[in-house]
Amino acid sequence: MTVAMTAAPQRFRVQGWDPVLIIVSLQALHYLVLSLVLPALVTIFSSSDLLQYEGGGTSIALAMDWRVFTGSTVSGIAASRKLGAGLVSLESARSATRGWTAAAAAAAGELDAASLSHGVVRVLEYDAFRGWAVALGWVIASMADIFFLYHIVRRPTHILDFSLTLVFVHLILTIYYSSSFPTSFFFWFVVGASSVVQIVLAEQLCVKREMRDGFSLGDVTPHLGVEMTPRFPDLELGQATGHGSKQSQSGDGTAQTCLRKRAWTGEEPKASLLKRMAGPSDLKAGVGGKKTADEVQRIIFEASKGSKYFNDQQRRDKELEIKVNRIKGILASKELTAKGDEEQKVDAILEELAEKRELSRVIALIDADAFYAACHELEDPSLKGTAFGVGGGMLTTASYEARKYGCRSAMPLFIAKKLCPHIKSLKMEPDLYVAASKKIMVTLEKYGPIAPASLDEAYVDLTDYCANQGVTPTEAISRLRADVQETTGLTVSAGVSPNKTLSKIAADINKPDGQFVIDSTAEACQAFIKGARLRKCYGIGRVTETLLNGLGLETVNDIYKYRKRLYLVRDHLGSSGVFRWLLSLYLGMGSNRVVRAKRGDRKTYGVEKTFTPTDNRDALDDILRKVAKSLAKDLARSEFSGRTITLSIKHDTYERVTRAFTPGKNVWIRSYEDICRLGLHLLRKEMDDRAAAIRRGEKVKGGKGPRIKARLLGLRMSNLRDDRWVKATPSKLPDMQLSDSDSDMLHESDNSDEGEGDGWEASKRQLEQLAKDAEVDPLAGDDDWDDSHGGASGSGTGRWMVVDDDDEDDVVLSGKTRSLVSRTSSLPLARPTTARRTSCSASSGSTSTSAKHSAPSSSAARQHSPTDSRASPTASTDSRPAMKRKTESTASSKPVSEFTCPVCQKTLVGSETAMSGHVAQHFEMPAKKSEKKAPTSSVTRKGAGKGAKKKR
DNA sequence: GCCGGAAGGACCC
DNA sequence: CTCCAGGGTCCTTCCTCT
Repeated sequence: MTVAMTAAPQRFRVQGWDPVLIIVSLQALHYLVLSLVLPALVTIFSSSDLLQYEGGGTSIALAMDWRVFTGSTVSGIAASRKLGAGLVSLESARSATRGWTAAAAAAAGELDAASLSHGVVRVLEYDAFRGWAVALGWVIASMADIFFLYHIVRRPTHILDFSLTLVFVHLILTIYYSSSFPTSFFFWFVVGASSVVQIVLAEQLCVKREMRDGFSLGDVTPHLGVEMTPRFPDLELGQATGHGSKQSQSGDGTAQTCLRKRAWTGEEPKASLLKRMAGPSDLKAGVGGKKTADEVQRIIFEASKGSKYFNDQQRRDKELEIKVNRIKGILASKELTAKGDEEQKVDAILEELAEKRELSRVIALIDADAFYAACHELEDPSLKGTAFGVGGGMLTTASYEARKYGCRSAMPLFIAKKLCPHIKSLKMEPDLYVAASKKIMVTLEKYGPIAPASLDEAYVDLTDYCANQGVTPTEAISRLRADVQETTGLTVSAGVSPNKTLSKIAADINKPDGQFVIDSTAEACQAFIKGARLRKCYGIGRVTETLLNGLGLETVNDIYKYRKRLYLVRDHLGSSGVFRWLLSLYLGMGSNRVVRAKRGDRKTYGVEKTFTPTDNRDALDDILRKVAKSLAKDLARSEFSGRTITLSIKHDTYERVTRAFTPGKNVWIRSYEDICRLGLHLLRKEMDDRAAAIRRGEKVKGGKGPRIKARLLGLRMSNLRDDRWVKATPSKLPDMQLSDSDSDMLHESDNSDEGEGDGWEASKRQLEQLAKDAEVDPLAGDDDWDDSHGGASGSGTGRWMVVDDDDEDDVVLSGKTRSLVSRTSSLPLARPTTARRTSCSASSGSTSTSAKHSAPSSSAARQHSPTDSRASPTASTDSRPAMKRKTESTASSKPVSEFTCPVCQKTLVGSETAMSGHVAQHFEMPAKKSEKKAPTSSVTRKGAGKGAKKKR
C-alpha cells in the first residue's frame, strides 16, 4: 500500500468537487475490498461445512449482515421472506437468534431438506471463528479506505466527514439488509474502532501531504466577498463548490450531527485571518485609542485584501486551521481512551517541577520604550508628541502618538498611512540606536550582571545590588530607571521578578515608563502569571497560541484548567518539551541566569534583500551579487568564515525556499568571489531544478511559471569559524586553512587540557539537553527556552549588536571556553566515502571544527588524521597533494587560478572554493541506507530529567 | 545510535 | 502610483535520483 501510495501520481486534483460522487465511490470501493477479502478470510477461518450451506464464502451476507459479527450465522425475518413456508416454520422453531443464513443459501440454490436440517444442527454449534474473520475483513477494508480517502478526498478537513458517512451508510444498508438494528457490541466496537483509526491515519497522511506539496488552493475562490459578514455561524449555503471550514467543535457527537453541523460558508473571512492580517503585534490594540481595535483590524484588512501578501496569509491561515483541526481530532480520539487519571499525573509533574522553583534572585528586564522612536526624539525634540514611524516601507517602530491610531512596528508604511494619514516616516539611523544602546547598557551594568537581549532590551541581575545597598527590588529598579533616564534621556520600562520569564511579561504591564515588581514568593509568581494571556509569554507566537486556543486555552491559568487535554495531546504540541514547558509556565517558573552573549556565540551571518518582484535572470543575478558583497563585507568586518552557504528565495507568492551548500568539511568560505560564485550557483541550480520539476509535473513553490519570480534574495553563512581565533593560533594559512601544522597544534593542545574541557562541556551540553523539558539545569538552574532567550538570541539585531563587534581578544579567549555543539568523543572511523570526499576536498588536517567555540576539538583532529591515512589510496594520494599545492599558491597569490580536477581531468578556472566544490561533486554521498527511527524522546528526556533533578 | 546536511517552521525584536 | 523587512536562534524531519 505504501508503495502504491508513493508511486501514485500526484496530479489528481479535486476539480469538480462532488461529495455525492465521492461518497458513492468510497462506498463502492469499500465493499469491493470487503468482497475480495472476506471470502478468503472466511474460507480460511470458518468451518467450510457451514459455509457451504450459507452460499459459501462469497455470500453477500458476509458483508452486509451485521449479525455475522456475532459469530453465529442467523437469519431472521430477512431470510424467512425469501424462503419457502416450510423453512420458515423450521426457522421459527429455532430461537430467533440462532440458525443460519438461509437467504444466501437459497440464493445459491443448492438446498435440500436433508442438508438443511443437517446444517441447522451444525450451526447450532456456533462458529466461533466466523465473527473474528468477518471483523478482520472489516478492519482490512477500513484500512484500505485510508488509501482511498487519501487519494480521493485529499483534504484533511473532510476526511472525518467522509469516513463517518461511509459508516453511516453502511449502517443504513445493514439495517435494511438484515431488517434489524445492530445490537452486537462486537459489531459496534469493530466498526467504531476501525473508523477512529482510519480517520486519524488518513488525516495525518493528508496533512502530511499538504504540508509537503504545499496547498492547492486552486479550488478556493481567490476573492473574498466584500461584505463578508463574519457572523453567520451555522448557515447552510447548500454545499455547492464552496470550501467548508470546520465549524463543529470536537465533541459534537454522532455522525449525523457532524455531517449536519458542517457549514459550507467558504466565503467568510475568518476571525483568525482578520487577526493574522493585523500583524504580529496586535495585542492590546487599544493604547490610548483614537481608533478601536476593531476599526484598526478592518482598515488593515481592507488595505490588504486582494494583494499577493493577502493570499499568502490566507494560505497560511488554512494550513494553520488544518493543524488545529488535526490536534482537535487527536484530542477527541484520545479522550475516548482516556483513563481518567491524567489530571493526577499532571499534578504529579507539577509538583515535581515546583520543587525546583528558584526564588533567590532578583531579575529585571529593562525595555526601552519605543526605542528607535525615542532615539529620534532625542535628536529632534520637535518630534515629541507627533505621530511618526521609523523605517521606510516597513515600520520598525511607531511613536506612541502613532500607536494611538493603531500603527505598530512591523507594519508597512502604506497601511500605517491609512490608519494615520499624517504619520511621518523617518529613515533608520542605526548608529544612533547603537550609541544609545551602549549608553543604556553601560548604565545598567552599574546594577549587576547584564544580558542584552537586543538593542533596547536587557536583563539585569539585581540580587547583589539589593543586598549590598540594602534596598528592596522596587527601590532598586526605581533607581535604575531614573538613572537611565538621567544619563540617556530615554525612558525605560521594567519588570522585576525571580526569573526572566516573569520579568519579561511584567515589563509589559506598565509599559511606557513604568515598572512592575513581583514578590519573590511562589504564590506571587503564580498569581501573577495566571491571568496572563498565552500570547504574552515569550515563546508563544501566533501559531502556538492558535493551537492552544483550539484546545480551549486562552490564559496561562487555562494550562491548569485544561491540563488533561494538554496531557492527552502532549506529543503533538510541536517540539518535544512544550508540554512541560507550559506547565512550568503555569507555575511561573523560568530561568534566572543572566549571562552576556559572547562574540563566539554568533551562529550565522546573513543578508537578504527585498525588491520589486522580477523573473529576469540578470536582474536576479545582479541583486544576488550585491547581497553577496554585503555579506562578504560583514564577514570580513567581523572576521568570520563559514562552511555552508544558504541561498534563500522568497517567491512572488511569498513562499520561501532555502537552498544550501557545504563545499567540504574544511573549506572555509569568506571571500566575496566565493560567496558570489556559490550563491549564483545555488540560484542557477534552483532555477534549473525548479524548471525540471515543473516539467515533471510536480508541485513547486512560487506559482506555476517556469521561471523563478522572486521578491527577495538572501545569503546566509553558517557553520562559522572565528578567524580571530584562527589567527591567534599559530597557523600558516589563516585564510584557506589547509595547513597540517594546524592539526598538529590542535591535536597537542586538546589532548592535554582542552580535551578534558571539551568532554566536560560536551557532557554538560547533553545534560542540559536532556534536562530541557524538565526545566532544570543540572548545573546552574536554567532551562531550555529561556536559555535561548537570555543567551544566544541575544545576538538580536544582528550587525548592530553591541556584543558583536569591537570586542577585544580576551572575549575571544573566553569564547572558547564555551563549547557549542556536542562534539562527542572521537568518532574513529568515518565512512569510506566521506573520508574520500573529505580528503579530496582539500582537507588535510583539521582546523575544521568551529574553532570559534572552543575546544579545537579533539575529536575533529582525531577524526581526520586516521581517516586520511586510511583513505582509499587512489583518491587521497592522487588528489590531495595536487589540491593542496594548488590551493596554497592560490591562497597566497590571487583569488582565481587554473586547476585540473584530479578526478575528471577537466581544467577549471576558479577559486579554491569552487575547485573543492567541483571535486567534491564527483563523490556520491554515502550509499548507506539510513533507517530512521523515531525514538520516543519524551521517555528518555523524562528519565534524564528525573535523574538530573535527583542529582540536584 | 549518532552525526550531519538540507529544508522548513516558529519565534523574537 | 508605488502595495508587507531583515536580522537572528532553535527545533524538527527527512535522508538520493531519472
